[in-house]
Amino acid sequence: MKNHELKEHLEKILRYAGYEFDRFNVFPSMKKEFGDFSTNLLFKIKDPTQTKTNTEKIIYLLQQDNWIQENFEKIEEKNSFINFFLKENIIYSTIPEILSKKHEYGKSSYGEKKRILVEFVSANPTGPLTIAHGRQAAFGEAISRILSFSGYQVNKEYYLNDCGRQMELLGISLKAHYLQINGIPAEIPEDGYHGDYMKDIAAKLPKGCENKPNSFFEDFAREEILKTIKKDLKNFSVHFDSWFSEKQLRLSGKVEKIIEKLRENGYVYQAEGALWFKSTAFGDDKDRVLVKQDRSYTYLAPDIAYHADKIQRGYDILINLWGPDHAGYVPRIKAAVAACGFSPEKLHVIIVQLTTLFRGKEKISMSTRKGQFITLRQLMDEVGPDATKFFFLFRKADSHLDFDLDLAKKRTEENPVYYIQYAFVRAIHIMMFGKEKGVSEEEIINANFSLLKEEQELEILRKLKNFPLTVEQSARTLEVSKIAHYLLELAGAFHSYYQKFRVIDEDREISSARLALVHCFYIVMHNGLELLGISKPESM
RNA sequence: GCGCUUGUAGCUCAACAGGAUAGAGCGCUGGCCUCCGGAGCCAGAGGCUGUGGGUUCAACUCCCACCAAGCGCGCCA
Repeated sequence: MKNHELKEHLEKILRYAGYEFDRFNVFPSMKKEFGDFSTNLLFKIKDPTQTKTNTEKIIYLLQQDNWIQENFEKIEEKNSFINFFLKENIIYSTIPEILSKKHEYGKSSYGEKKRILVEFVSANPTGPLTIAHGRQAAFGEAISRILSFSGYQVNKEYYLNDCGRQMELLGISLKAHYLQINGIPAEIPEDGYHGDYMKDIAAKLPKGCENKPNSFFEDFAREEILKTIKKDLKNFSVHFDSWFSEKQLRLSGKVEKIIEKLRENGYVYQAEGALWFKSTAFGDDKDRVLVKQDRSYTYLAPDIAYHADKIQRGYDILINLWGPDHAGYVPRIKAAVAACGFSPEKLHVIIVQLTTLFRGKEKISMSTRKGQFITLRQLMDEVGPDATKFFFLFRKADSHLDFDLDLAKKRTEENPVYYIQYAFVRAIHIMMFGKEKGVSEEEIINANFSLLKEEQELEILRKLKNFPLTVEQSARTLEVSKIAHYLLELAGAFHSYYQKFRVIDEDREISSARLALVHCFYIVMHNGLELLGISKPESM
């Protein structure tokens, strides 16, 4: 049973009895003495008298309901909350549910098959992915998996800014590097790309490219860097369904078309030799230039076309993950979506805050251009992909993250991710041990679950029951960290249980029931780790 | 100066649409290995939720002001 199921019933009962009420909550009880579910509905009943008799009347009303009687053994009022205590057989029904749904447990139709496009990373192919990209990558991949699990149709897309000034500069920089390593004097532009990776790329070029045009070097650099980016993403278990090229977009004529559309809608005007978008009509601070005096586009123009294109491709919801340096950009792109005649509500921009790296107390400052930065690659090599991912996902997206490299390295063994994975491994070993002892799957499925009466067992059961709710909350709020915290708690409950009780013992019946619980734990852990994109080791 | 984000235990973070006594991990102190893997468990210490007001039966959560940190405020991307 889920809490909104109970909530709907409560609403029905109250409405039928003629009560008026504000929106109330039904939530899993925070303590076992408060039962399985609690609600604050007594606070929300519109009753000017607020009498004790009224409370008693409502409790009585609920107690008389058939459905309530079927599912709950007790309802009580405490501190003006109403607590619901599930019947035993309902509590234990979670086990066969998990065992039969397996990797589908937690899946829902919450998203009603709506189509979502999640756009993230979208780093310029001018250098390796940084840790900022890494956090976005981890987040984008995980939120996509969660949304997909929650009944949305999700597509993950990388928007490739493969043209414009920065790409030109990249070509010029590579050429200079190339000339230098071939003993020809050349200067790398000050605002060009100076990183060591540029030297590596230059070294890959064949002899005799001295006289090739800048565009040749630009293409070569882009392809090489893209290769690296794709490889890093793959090693980080991040996968994109589509790569959308800005260059192709420009060639398609869609930019001109969208500007034409804006013109038709009356939101562009000519001034000071440039073409402006009237974004203030939709709440932006000032109007924005679309076409510069030199007739070239600003970044905004193709970006508007890109967003319009996404919506025209039939997506109901667009989710963009951006860095905080783009936060100020949100109002104008929302304005653009609105000006094109679409609902700006369709666009959700999640700002993924920066990660500040420390080595001990020392802050590591970074700059892409100077080639002075810690890459995602380095972080994965130093800390490991799973630990890196977990650090990123454990924190809410809009919170700043301080990441101490020394600490993460030094305490690798005590990192929460290992705590979680260790619990998972333990479950696998117990299951294997059970097999060795000849406990069949049959016995496990048909075990007498009501033998699980220990406090720790019920605690694990309660948590397992809440997994679907946690997933749904995560999908609703677009917060991945909830899953990470849930898994940590669940792992804790399991470790604690393991320490105190033997799963496989002389008593065959209890062993089977406990093995069923371990199986359920294993399944939920598996599903949770899968959602986060963290590996599921069988041994450590 | 203006805007956005953040501020919770020594450190890294929770607190599920405003709900009951603010919780975990690390670190610290003290215990636990005849037994399914001790990368674990148990117990303890540790808090004026940045500060000051306000709204509410109820505020970490909402509103206002202030303080601190980060990021923006280009015809850059």
